[in-house]
Amino acid sequence: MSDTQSELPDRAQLMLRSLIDHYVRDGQPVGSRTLARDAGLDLSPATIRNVMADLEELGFICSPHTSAGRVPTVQGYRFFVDTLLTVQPLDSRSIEKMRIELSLEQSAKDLVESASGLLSGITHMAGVVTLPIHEHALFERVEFLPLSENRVLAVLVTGEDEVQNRMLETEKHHSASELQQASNYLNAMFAGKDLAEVRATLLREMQETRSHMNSMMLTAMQMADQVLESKQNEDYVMAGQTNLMEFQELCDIDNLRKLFDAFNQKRDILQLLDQCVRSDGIQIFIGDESGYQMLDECSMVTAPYSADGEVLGVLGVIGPTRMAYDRVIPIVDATARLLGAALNQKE
Amino acid sequence: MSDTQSELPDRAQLMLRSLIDHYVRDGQPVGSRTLARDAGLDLSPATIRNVMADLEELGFICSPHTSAGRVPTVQGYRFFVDTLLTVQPLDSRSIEKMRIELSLEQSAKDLVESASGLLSGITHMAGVVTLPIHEHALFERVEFLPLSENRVLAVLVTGEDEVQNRMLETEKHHSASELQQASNYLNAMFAGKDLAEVRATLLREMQETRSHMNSMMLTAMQMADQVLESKQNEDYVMAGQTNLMEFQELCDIDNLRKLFDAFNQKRDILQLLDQCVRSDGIQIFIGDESGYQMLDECSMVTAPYSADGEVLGVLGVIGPTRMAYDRVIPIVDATARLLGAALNQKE
DNA sequence: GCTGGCACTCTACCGCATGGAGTGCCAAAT
DNA sequence: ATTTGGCACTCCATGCGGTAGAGTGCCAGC
Repeated sequence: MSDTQSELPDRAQLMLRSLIDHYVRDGQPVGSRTLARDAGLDLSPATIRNVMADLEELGFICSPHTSAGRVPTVQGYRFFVDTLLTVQPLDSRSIEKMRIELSLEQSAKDLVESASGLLSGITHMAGVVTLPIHEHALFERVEFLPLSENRVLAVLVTGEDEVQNRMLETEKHHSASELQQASNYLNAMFAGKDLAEVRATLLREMQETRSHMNSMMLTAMQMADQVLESKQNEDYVMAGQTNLMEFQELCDIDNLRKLFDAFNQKRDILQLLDQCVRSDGIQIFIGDESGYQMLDECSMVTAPYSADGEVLGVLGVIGPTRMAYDRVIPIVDATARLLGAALNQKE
Repeated sequence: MSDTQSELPDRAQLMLRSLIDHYVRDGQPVGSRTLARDAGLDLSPATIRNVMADLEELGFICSPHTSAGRVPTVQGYRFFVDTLLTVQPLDSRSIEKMRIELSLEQSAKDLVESASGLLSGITHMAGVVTLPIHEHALFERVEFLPLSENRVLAVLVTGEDEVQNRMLETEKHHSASELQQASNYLNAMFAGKDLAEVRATLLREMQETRSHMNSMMLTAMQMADQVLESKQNEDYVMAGQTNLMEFQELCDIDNLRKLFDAFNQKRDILQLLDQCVRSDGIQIFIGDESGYQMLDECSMVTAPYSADGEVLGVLGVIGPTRMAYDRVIPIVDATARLLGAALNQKE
C-alpha cells in the first residue's frame, strides 16, 4: 500500500500531515527546512522540496508566492481529514465537566444554549446548535381559551412537556363551554397519539364527515388543524461569533460583514445545517465546499444529536479553515452525545 | 447675545457647525482653507485659524496631529446638539412609507422587529428597540393545566391579549378540578384589575390569612404569585449591527469585538436603554458619555415610545460619534411615534 | 534516490527624500 | 482692534532603493 501509481506514498502523507500540523499551529507558510527538522523523517530539505513539489502538483498544497513555504489547500485539508486524520479522543475529565455543565440546565432551550456555549468556549470558535424538533412528538392535550369576540387562544401541550401558544381567528364567537367541549373531544380522541398522525386523521375526517358534523366538532377540528399546521419553526442558537474576529485570516471587514450578516439572516446557515442533519455522523465542510460564499474562508464541523433514537437536530462549530480538526471533531462528537443524553433525561 | 464674555461668539458657532457638517460628511479633519471657502463667512483662512484656536482652547475641537486640520471632540458634538442643532423635519412621504411598513405587522414582536429594521435601514447604522412592557397591564385571566405529577402549566392572559406561559413546580400533586377551582377563584377575584395591584393584594392576603386559609386557596395564590413574580423579561431587538462595520473609525477588530460582545450579552445595552426610558424625550449619548467602554467610539440616539399614554419601551440608533445628528434625531423621533401609534391600533 | 550547492525570486523592513496639507505667529493693512 | 498675507515649521503619506532573510527550483555529484 505504499507507492503504487495512484496511491500517495507514505512519506508524502507524513509530510502533508506534518505540514498541516504546523500550519494549523502558527498560521505561517511552512518551508522545507522546518519540515525536515520536525516531520520525523530523516531527510534533507532538498528531498523534502521534491516531495512538496509533488504534493503541490496534486493540489494538496500551494505557496502564496514564490519564496514563501507552503500552505494546505482545501483539497489538502480534505485528504487530511478523510484519510490521514487520527482524532485524539477527549479525556474523560473534560467530558465529565461538560456533562455537569449541561446537567444544570432545565429546559430544552437552556440546554441548547449551554451546548453552543460549551462548543464555542472549548474550541474558541463559533458554536451553533439547532433547536430540537420532535418529528414524532406526541399530542398530549389542547386547551382553548376565549379571548375577545372572535379570537381564541389555543394551548397545545406535547409529549415532551413543551407548550405552544397559538392565537386563532374564528369566524363566529364561541362560548367558553363550547370551547371546553371542543377541547374535551380532541383530548379524549387523540391524547397520546403521534402529532403527525393526529393531523392526518383530522384532515381525513374533515373531508369525509364535513356535512353531517355538528358545528362544535367542526370548530374543534378546524382549530386543532390551525394549531398543528404551523410547521415547527426551525431555528438555531449560536455562541462565540465574536471569537471569529480573532483569526487573522477572517479579519477583513468585507468577509466579517458577510459572515455576520449570514448569522443574523439565519436562512443560509439553517439550510446548510439541514444538510447535516440527514447524514448521520460527523459532517465536515471545508472552505468553499459549503457552497456559500460567506463561508469560503471557514470550515464547519457538525454532528447530529438525538435522543431516544430520534434525530432531533444538529450542532457544530464554525471556524477558519485552518482549524485543529483532530481536536475539534471529538469535541463536536462528544457534545452531540452529551446533549442527546441530557435531553433524554429531562423528558 | 453675541460676544459677551462667557457666550460663544456667533461666528465661532457658525464655524463649529460648519466644521461638524464637513467632518460628518467626509470623515477627514477640516482645515482652515476649507472652512474659509464653505462656512459662508467671508473671512481669510488666517482669521479662521485664530477662531479655531479659540474653539480648541474651549475643548470643542482638536487636531489629531500638528498639521492636520481639526476634528470635533465629544464636547464639541455635545455643544452642537445642545445649542446649535436645527433638525430637518422628515418629509411626510417618508413618514407615510414607514407607517405603511409598520402597519403590515401583526404582533407586537413583529412590530418591534420591523421598527428596528426601519431604523437601521434608513440610517445605515444599527437600530435597536426594546420589547414593550406593560407596566400597568390588566390581569385578564389565568388557567392552570396539570402536566405531570408535580408540574403545572400556568397560562396568564393580560389585558392586551398577551399570553405568558409559566411552568410551575408544586410540592404536591393537584388534580385537574383542584386547579380549575383555583383559577376560577383567581379569575373571579381579579379579572380586569391592574397586575401590580393583584400582586400586592396577593402578597398581603397570603400573609394575613395564611393560617385559616384552605389549601386550595393557598395553592391558587402561590401559583399566581409565582406567575406574577417573574419580572417582565426585558429584552431588545437589534438590526443592522453589521452596518457598523462599514465605518472606518469603528473598524479595528478590538473595538468591533467589544461592541458585538456587548450586543450579544445584552446586559449593558439594556442598562443603558433603561436610563433612556425614564427621561421622556430624545436622549443622546455621545462617545464616552455613555460610560461604557465599548461605546467610546459610538453615539446613541434614543426616544421612548408609548401607547395609550403609557411608556412601553425605548428605541434608538447606535452609530459612530461622527453621525448626522440632525438627520438621525427626527428619524428616531418619528419611528418612536409611529411605533407607539401602531401598537395602539393593534390592541 | 538522496544531497549539497547555487542562482534566483519574492517579501518585509528600513531609511530617506519629497510633496502636500495645515498650523502658528508676526508684521502690515484696514 | 481686527483682519490679512506671508513665512517658517511640523507632520503625515507616499514612493523609492537597498538589504536581509526565507524559501524555492534545478543540477550535478554521491
